[in-house]
Amino acid sequence: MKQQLINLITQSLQSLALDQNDLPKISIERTRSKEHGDFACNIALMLAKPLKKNPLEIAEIIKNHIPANDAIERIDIAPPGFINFYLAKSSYHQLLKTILMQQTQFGTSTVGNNKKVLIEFVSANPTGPLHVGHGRGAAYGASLANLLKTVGFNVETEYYVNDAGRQMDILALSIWLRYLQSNHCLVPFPNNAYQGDYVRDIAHELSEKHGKQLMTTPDIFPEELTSEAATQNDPEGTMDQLIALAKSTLGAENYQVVFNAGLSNILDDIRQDLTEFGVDFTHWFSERSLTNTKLETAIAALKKADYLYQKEGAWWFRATDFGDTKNRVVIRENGQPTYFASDIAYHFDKLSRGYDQLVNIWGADHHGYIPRIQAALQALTGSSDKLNVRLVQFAILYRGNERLSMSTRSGSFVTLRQLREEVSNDAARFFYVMRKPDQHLDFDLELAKKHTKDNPVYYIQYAHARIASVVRNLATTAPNWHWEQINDLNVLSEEEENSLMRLIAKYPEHIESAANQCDPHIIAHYLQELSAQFHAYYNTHKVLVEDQKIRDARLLLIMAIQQVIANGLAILGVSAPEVM
RNA sequence: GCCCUGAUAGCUCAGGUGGAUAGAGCGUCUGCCUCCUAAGCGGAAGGCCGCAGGUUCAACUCCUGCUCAGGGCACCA
Repeated sequence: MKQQLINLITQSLQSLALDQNDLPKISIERTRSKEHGDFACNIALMLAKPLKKNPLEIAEIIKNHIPANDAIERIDIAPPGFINFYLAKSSYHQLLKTILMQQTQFGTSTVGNNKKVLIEFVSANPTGPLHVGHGRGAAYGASLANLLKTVGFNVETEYYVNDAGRQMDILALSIWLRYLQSNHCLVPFPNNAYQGDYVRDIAHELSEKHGKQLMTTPDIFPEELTSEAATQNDPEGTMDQLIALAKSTLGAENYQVVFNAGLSNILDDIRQDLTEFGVDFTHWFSERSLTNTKLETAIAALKKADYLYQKEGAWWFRATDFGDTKNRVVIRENGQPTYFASDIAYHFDKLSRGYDQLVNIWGADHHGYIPRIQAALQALTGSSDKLNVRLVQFAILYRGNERLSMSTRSGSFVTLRQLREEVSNDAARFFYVMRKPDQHLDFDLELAKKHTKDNPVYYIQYAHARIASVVRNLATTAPNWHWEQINDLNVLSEEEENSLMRLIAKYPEHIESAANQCDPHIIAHYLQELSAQFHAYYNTHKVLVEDQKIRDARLLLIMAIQQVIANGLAILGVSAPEVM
């Protein structure tokens, strides 16, 4: 429609005999208020200066030269010089039938051009269950994936499993210590080991499977590793020594037994949790699968292009060449690669898989890391727009006035599973994405559970269910009724009806801009507005009236609304119930 | 010190790549169920869009400076 209007104006502009250089870009916008028609054009305002004429006069000339068109009912000029277009009713009537015909396809487009996009998100360390902070990334990533698919991208999703680092060793140690404790070997449990009950569960399972195979005696733990003083003076150093002790006591094979028990147990739990939450991944990429070869290949690529140099025994990446604040170590003095190095290798691997665009969704606490990873990608690809990093701010959970804290190690966190069970998947998915991601989110558990209009999820779902109910009622009096038989929609003349048709006509535009900005919350807000208008309409005008013409036209309208709500909710990962 | 993100109604937040009179919800006050789901609707009150400049026909929106709030600045992962 916009393009059509632009064409009409372009034709009209020829009458002004303009110098090509004066010709600004023609932009057509939706009007904010219906008193200004459906679309507005500011071209006359832009031309006022070069033409040295009153914008109102210019607008008048343009208006008079616009060719007649069936889709346009009327054109108005408004001060200070806007040209307002009013669409013909018939184009809206046609839209209702289009929506019912296209069903779930309404709102989809091909602007993504089938480009391959990889969205990496959640990627939480497999050292414990997902907590509510991860939930926001999960909900946002899944909705963004749906959104980009809707506008025609070829989307894949990926979870990067950090199964190689020190945190995993701490987990293995924690499990082993719990195992020893449950087998009456009295060893102390450090404060900075993983405290959660799930560690005990995994240890218990280990006992059942492997009996006493992993046992030892308390006397192998030297005093300096177990005393209060030692753990307080250098807690992290003590942990490292305990890990070394575990490795040497258990031997490589048995250590792997403990390690793998932790990893597979927790990863299974995370997988199941996310699946139940409606969040699916195309790939689960293991950090350990980044072999030395892959790492060396990536490092070699950088070395070859002279982006690495040696200083103080370590290898440094020239990140400042690409706008980072300082250069970064990739290979330590001791020859070990840094985490940054394996991240480079990981992204090098992503690139080799042929994606047109990479999207990473990270917690806001990682933002300082962005310049260096962008720098690395720029060094590897020569382009700076291959990777798009979206930051997600923390979600702060409230129960009444109590602010709930989260910390995986202390074990006092609220898990995503607990949250889902308490407020339902639908409410959780909606609440997580109703705020834009770079805004702090206050997640109110009490509100999410309310079954009133205060709760936006139920408000929207209720609109959908109400429409479904009307359609069910119709079936009792007119079982053979079908929308395709309805052709006369001219009886839709109420103010609320016009307004609703205008609103659903905007749905595809909202989808497109939400996708452009990677902002699913736009859809959440749109659905709230649409639902509000529907509820108001429902209360003032009865649908199933005596007059069949009016009844049929109104049915078509509300069924179209129902379809739009269903489509929007699907993108957000929220169900659209028929009955509530 | 440097960097990022915010600052809009009493509260929580929307306000495409500048447009016409800045919008919702909650809360407050107050009406509506012999009628398709009251998990709903209507009405009222509530604003110097953090402050000060600048660009523009036009600034909540863009630029600069400042104030305040949260976060980040490792040869940790």
